[in-house]
Order: sequence, then C-alpha cells, then structure tokens
Amino acid sequence: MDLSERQLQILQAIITDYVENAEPVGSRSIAKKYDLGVSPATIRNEMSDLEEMGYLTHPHTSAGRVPSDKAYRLYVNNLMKKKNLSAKDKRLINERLQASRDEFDQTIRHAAELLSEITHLTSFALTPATNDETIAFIRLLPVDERTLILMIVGESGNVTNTTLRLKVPYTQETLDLLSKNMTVNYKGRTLDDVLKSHIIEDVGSDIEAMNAALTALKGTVMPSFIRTLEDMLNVNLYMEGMTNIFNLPEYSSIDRARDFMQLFAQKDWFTQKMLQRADGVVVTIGEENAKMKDCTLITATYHVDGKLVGKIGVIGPTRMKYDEVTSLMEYLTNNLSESFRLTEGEDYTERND
Amino acid sequence: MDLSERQLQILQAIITDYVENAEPVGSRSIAKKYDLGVSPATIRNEMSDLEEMGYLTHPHTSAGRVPSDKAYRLYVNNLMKKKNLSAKDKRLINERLQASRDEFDQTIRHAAELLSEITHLTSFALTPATNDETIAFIRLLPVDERTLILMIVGESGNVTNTTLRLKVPYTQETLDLLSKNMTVNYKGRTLDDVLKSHIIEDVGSDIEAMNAALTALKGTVMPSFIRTLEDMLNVNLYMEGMTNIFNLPEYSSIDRARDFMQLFAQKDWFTQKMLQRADGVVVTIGEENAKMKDCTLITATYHVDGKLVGKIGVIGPTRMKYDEVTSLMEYLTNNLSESFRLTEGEDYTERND
DNA sequence: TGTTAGCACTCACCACGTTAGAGTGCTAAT
DNA sequence: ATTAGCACTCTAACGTGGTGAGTGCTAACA
Repeated sequence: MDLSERQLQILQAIITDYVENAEPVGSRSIAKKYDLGVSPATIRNEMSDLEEMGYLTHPHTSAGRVPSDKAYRLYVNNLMKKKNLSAKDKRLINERLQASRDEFDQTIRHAAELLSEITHLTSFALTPATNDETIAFIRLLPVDERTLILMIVGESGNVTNTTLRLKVPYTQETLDLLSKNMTVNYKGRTLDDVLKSHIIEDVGSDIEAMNAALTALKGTVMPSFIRTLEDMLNVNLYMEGMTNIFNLPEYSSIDRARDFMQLFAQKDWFTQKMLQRADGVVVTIGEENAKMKDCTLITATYHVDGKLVGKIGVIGPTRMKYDEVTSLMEYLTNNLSESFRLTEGEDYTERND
Repeated sequence: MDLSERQLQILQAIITDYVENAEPVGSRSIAKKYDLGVSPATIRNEMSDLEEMGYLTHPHTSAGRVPSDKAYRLYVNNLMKKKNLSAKDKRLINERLQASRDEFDQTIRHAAELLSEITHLTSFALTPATNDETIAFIRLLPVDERTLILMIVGESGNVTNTTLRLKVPYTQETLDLLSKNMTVNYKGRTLDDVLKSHIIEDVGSDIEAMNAALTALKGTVMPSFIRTLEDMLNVNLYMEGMTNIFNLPEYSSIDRARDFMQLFAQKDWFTQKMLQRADGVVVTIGEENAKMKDCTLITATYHVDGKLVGKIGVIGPTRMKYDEVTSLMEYLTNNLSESFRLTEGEDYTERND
C-alpha cells in the first residue's frame, strides 16, 4: 500500500517539524509553516490515514502527531537527501584530525569528540578489530634473571606485551631458542587462527628434540602467550559527549537518563554489539535495536591501511537529524580512512598502548 | 568554643539519622529514637545553638535540621569509630581480588568495582604514577626495512612501545648501536628526570664519533622517544558505578545528575586532581572540594612492590556512611598492597597495555 | 538555672476543582 | 474531494483549602 505524493509531503513536514521542536505537531501548524496548498482539515484527514498505517502516533486525543519508528525508517530509506557539511564543520574536522595524524588512538578519539561536538549527541569510536591481523614475530626479552617480556608483533605494527616473572631463572639461550621457535610456528598466521587452533593442539607437542629446560620454559610462557593474544584482539572503546543527552527533552526524566547511561556501564556488551554491525553507514531505529528501544544508533566504518576495519558511531533519541548525522559520518570516516592509508615514503608513528 | 557532651550526642544522632534517611530530622524523632533522656524541647534548644555555631542548617522554617559540611568534618575527625567489615564483604573482596591477582590493570579495576558495589556509590581507581620508575633498557626492534618498534622498559616491568615508520630504510647495525647508546645514556634514571633534562639538553650532542646514518636515525627516533616516555607517565583511570548515584535522592533532579556526570567527562582534569591528593585515606567534604561543592571525595593509596603508589577513591553526596566507607577502603588498599608485594619465587604475570 | 509542657505559627505538600488552549474528529456545505 | 464549523477531549497551569511536621517562644516547674 503506497503512500500518495501528498501523504509523503505531509509525513516529511511532520518529521522535519518534530525533529526540530520535539513537540507533537498539529494540522494547523503544518498548514501554516509548510506551503502544501491544502487546509488543516485535509491534513487532518491524511494524518488520520497515516496513523492508521502506523507512520504516526498520538500521545493523547487532543495532542498533535508524532512520527513512529516506521516513519523514520521510511524517511531514512526514501525521503532523506544528502546534506553538505557547513564550511565551518569541514574546517574543524580537517584541522582536528590533521593535528593528531601520527597517533592512532588519539586520532580515533578525536573523531569521536568531533562527532559529539557537531551533533550534540553521544558518540563513540572503536579501534580496529585485529582478528585478521597476522603475526610478524614473537620476541622474548630478558629483564632480569627471573623476569622477561613477551612481545607479539603484528604485520600492521600492532604490538602487545606482557611482563612475566618466573619461579626459576632462565638462560639467554633457551629464551632465544623459544623466541625463534614460536616465531617460526606462528609467523604469518592470523590471531584468530592461532587462538582457535591452540584450544585443540597439545601445547608443545610440535617441537622435536626439545631439551628439558626449553620445555619447562615453554610450559610457563604459553599460558601468557595465549592471554596476550586475547589481549591483542581486544578493541578499545572511546565514548564522548555522554552528558550531551541531558539537554534533550526526551531525557528530562531521571529514569530515562539512567537507562541511557546504564547502556554504557557494560562496555564489553556494548562493544560486542557494535562489532557485530555491518560495514558502511548503518542506521537502526528504535525497536530495531533489541535493547535501547527508544534510541537510534548510527555506525560507520573506517579503514586502516585499506585492511583493518574500525567503527565510529552516534547514539541519540529516534528524533534526530538523520540527514546531517549520516552525511557527517560519511565525511568523517572517509577522512579517517584517508589519514590511515599509509602513503609511500612518509614518516609515520603509531602509538601502541 | 567547645561543644558539650550532650551537644555532641545530639549532633551524632542527627548525622546518623540523616545519613540513613536523607530527610531533615526533627527534635521529636531524635528524642524518640535515641535515648538521650531529655525532651524534644531541650533538643530543640540545643539544635538552635548548634545551628548558630554552623553545624546544622534549616531548609525552611518548619522543617527539621540537616548536618552541614562542618558537622560532617567534626564527625569524621572526632566522632567516627572504625567499623568492622561484614564477613560477607570480606569474603567478596578476598575472592574477587585473588581471582585476578596475576593481571595488574584488571585487579585495579576489580578493586574499583568492589568499591562501588559495596558502597553503592561511584568509585574509581588509578594505576600507579610512574614518575619515579627507573629505566631498565631501551630496545629498537626491526619489523620491516622501514618500520621499527621503540620499546622502553622500566625496572618494575613497565613496558611502553611505539611503532615508527621511517622515510628511509635503516640498517640493523645502526639500530643496534642506537639501542645500546640510548640504554647507556638513560639506564637507571627516572622517567621524570629524563623528560626534564631533555627539554634543556641538545638532543644527540652527547655522542662522539657518531656516523652520519646513526645521527640521522637518532634524529628521527628521539621525538618518538620523548612522546613514548610521556605516554609511559600516563596513569589509567577506571571509573565504576557512575549510574549508582541515580538511586540517591540528592541526584533526583536532572541538573544535579548532569553536574555530577560532567565532572567525569574531563577525565584528564579529574585524574590530575586525584593525583595531587595526599597519601593514605583522605576525606574532603563539600565546600572543601573547590568544584564538586556538594560531593564528598574519599581517596586511599595502595603500593606496588612497596614503591610505586596508586589510588582508589569514592565519590558521593556529603551524606554518606563515612565510617563504613573509610574502613572498607583501608581494608581494600591493604589487601591490594599485599597482592602487589612481590613474594620470592613466585610466578607472576603483569599485563602491560 | 536548666528543663519541660503547651501553644501559636510557618511552610511544604497534597487533593481538588476550575479554566484556558490546543488539537482532533465529525458533519454538512461547497 | 475539499473545507469550514463546531462539539468534544485532554493536558497543563493555576488557585484554594486542608493536613501534618516541625519550630520557636513563653511560662511553669524542679
């Protein structure tokens, strides 16, 4: 059952007005503000039909209409037009991302900051998932006679390390041997792959002619190796502008505000949810989010070296400027991906922390 | 002007009652609940005096009395008695901190979690300040012909690293030379010391007979070295139970809740403030905190290896159970320090991330 | 002189009724 | 098919009076 041209116009007008003013919009104000050439009565009739079709709701009899999730969905899919960023915003983005170009996590965080500053919503950024990162080498470095550092280095320059303190002293020789042995075993394999296979494989069974000291050391090092790998897989989550929502009327009640804040108390849960989302700009509205029934979530992906994929996102009430936010996020992720494309012959420093 | 024994008793009763019920307490209820052997009228007279001296306030004429910051200060300094933790809480703490004993940052975070769970307030934990950490060695590791890893290792096993990508290829030989050279220069010095001296010293001027390639490499590496040192100085801040305060009546208004949340939006500012606080259990009440006028802040310090010092803390309204919270924090920090005392011949893994 | 009973007074809070205004939905005219 | 007109509905705002908790003062008492 398709909507008539006029119904679309009215729906669009209602959405525009409601997004702007956060108050149920009545037939009269539509007729006055948007020049549709029909009277309030006609608009009332159309509104009634739109409500029947599920695009509008009614807080109570004598109130105006409010767009439903379905209406926003229609708007995002069909009605919305791309917006050009203001010159001011563009300048802001270029300056701010440029300035910190050489520090990875910082840049990601700045992107999230920009997002929340410009949209006045809550935003977040995830560092890239490293499931497909391949291991370049593994190194064991001596600190003192019973302390050593285990270091795993990925092809993209990712580094993770752990400090181990052993019961018994080790020798430099066994350390070097184990370093080489592990590197040979794991070089070129992805983190995911190594972790999965390790749950099955019998640790150490793959090495022949291994002397007792080496076997003992390996036995101690392997659990840490696995933990460190898991650590390397963890992505960082940066949240920005959490308090922005306090200025929005939909969170003027304490209960709503608390519910919102509690979403982010479980960082791990939230991170997992976000990682599961598809690539590109993804919009999920209200009920489409299992929890977070009355939020809209918009995520977008950026690329590092054209390979690893990270995410940035915005969370707010379903009433938001979809056109502006999605356009901004597109611009921002393009800009990020550009920054993280390694150009030939360039000095580049990447912070691992 | 000292308070009489009876005035102290009344003050104590008011504080106890108000902390429990969060409502202005009247003369009648004091007389009934706490057996002071005097009539409400007498209590009223004493209350009037206490108010004149600034220990009590009056929301409006026909309401009961509320303790002022000054009253809480008196209570904390003189009246409060140490509380024994419940067996349940002790068990909880021992289990939870034991379980994660081998992962440093995790343990710290768990401590903060426990703190907010037991007190139902907002809590935080800071990893130890590393200003006095001494450098053990510096290592430059090759990844590919133009990529290398700069790694700084402290005596306590702290590790920080950075991935560098250079314009021009380097040779293994120069890398090793520079590694050794830097280690010789900085080994045994504290991070603070190295950073300070570097602002004055002319980078590279201390090396004689240095060939051109080495000088060039050093020129590229040094800025990253400094940044990495600064990075190593950064402490991590973990916040827990931020949404707990939504359940407290003092934050039932959106404005109060927002103000509270915004304190933690500036993590850096907050971290700095906390680092400046004295060691041991420190309580600051209401106006004593420049910002955060209507909060009480309690911090305590734990030790790592008996040397480095980290902090945990609790934030809430001035109305809180000072005796229980301070006792809990004392127990918790003792427990932490114990966990982080390196016992001889023990297997120990410390995560650096 | 310190303590207490008694009492008038204050003030927040709640329940209630009233009013004003915005907006709908229906009907009849165009 | 569109529109003017009008009755109807419901919320939000305002005012009113009653209630109860609590104070502060005064005068009596030990």
